Amino acid sequence: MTKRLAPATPATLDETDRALLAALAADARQPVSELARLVGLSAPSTAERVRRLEAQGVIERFTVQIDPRALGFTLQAIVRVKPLPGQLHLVEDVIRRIPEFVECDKVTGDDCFICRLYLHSIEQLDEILSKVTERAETSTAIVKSTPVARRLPPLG
Amino acid sequence: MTKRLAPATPATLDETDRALLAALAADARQPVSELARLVGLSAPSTAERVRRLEAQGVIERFTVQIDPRALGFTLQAIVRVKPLPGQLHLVEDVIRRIPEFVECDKVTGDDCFICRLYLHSIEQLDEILSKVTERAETSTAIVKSTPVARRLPPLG
DNA sequence: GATGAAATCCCTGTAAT
DNA sequence: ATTACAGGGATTTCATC
Repeated sequence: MTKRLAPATPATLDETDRALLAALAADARQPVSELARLVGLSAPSTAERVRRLEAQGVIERFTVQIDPRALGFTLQAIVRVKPLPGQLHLVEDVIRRIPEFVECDKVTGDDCFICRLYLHSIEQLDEILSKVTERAETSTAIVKSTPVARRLPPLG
Repeated sequence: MTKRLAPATPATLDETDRALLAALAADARQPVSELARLVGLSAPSTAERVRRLEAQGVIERFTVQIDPRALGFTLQAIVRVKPLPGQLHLVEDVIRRIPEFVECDKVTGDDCFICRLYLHSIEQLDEILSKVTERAETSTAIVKSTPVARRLPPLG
């Protein structure tokens, strides 16, 4: 499952924690010494804070953001998927197994799943969706631009 | 703008590059020495490859993945936004200015924007959407679970 | 032209204040 | 939380294939 337990009490962050998270969001591979300089603390204290944020579960992981276009994924689509009666679990499995689905949320409402697809071509869209359309109705939107790229929520 | 130019020729990755990206996706703060061990290369060669992937634009940035629940965002919503005539740019600005919108794509089709919201409560949903509903029709879906969390596309 | 090896330098983590 | 110190990692240079 993708669910992890949320802490009973949300973590309370001070100004330094917020600055630290922002710095890590901008460049997660910065040395602790540099992070320390940015937040105005000593290196050991800074390292300790990073560890604490990880232990608290605030930081899930440090990761890399890939540019899909640099890999030849010229197209991005957002697809709403409404499984036919009795096909819900199967549809979920199919989506999970197709790596071009880079993200999928199960949501309330008529459309059960909302997914993001990376594609090399418009032909590939058809090819991939055909594996889903036997078991679900789909509704596709092609991404034209991204006014807000994944960003941190307010940390207040 | 959020647009950056895609390279004319997509980068071609060998097996080592793919392993490297996967390792970085799993933990972007791993020392180069550890990455080198994982991909079976020397540390300098590994560091060089990481630099090349950045220069090629394959790696956009190293970043941190936050658990919104650990910060008290108990709710996640995906909202489709269809601006009223003449309100498109204003709606885009409003969305960009509200930090609880952590992601927003402009798409083809009837609904112009598809956005992701982090929320502390269901009341906050109303509060935030009210800033949009004067200028757009919205359609909200609450995230119940995430079968596929952001993952790398196929690197083949 | 790119990879591996060795030396220097810097960073990280520990312990003590 | 900082400082000092010891250990390990990173980067540069150089030699190699």
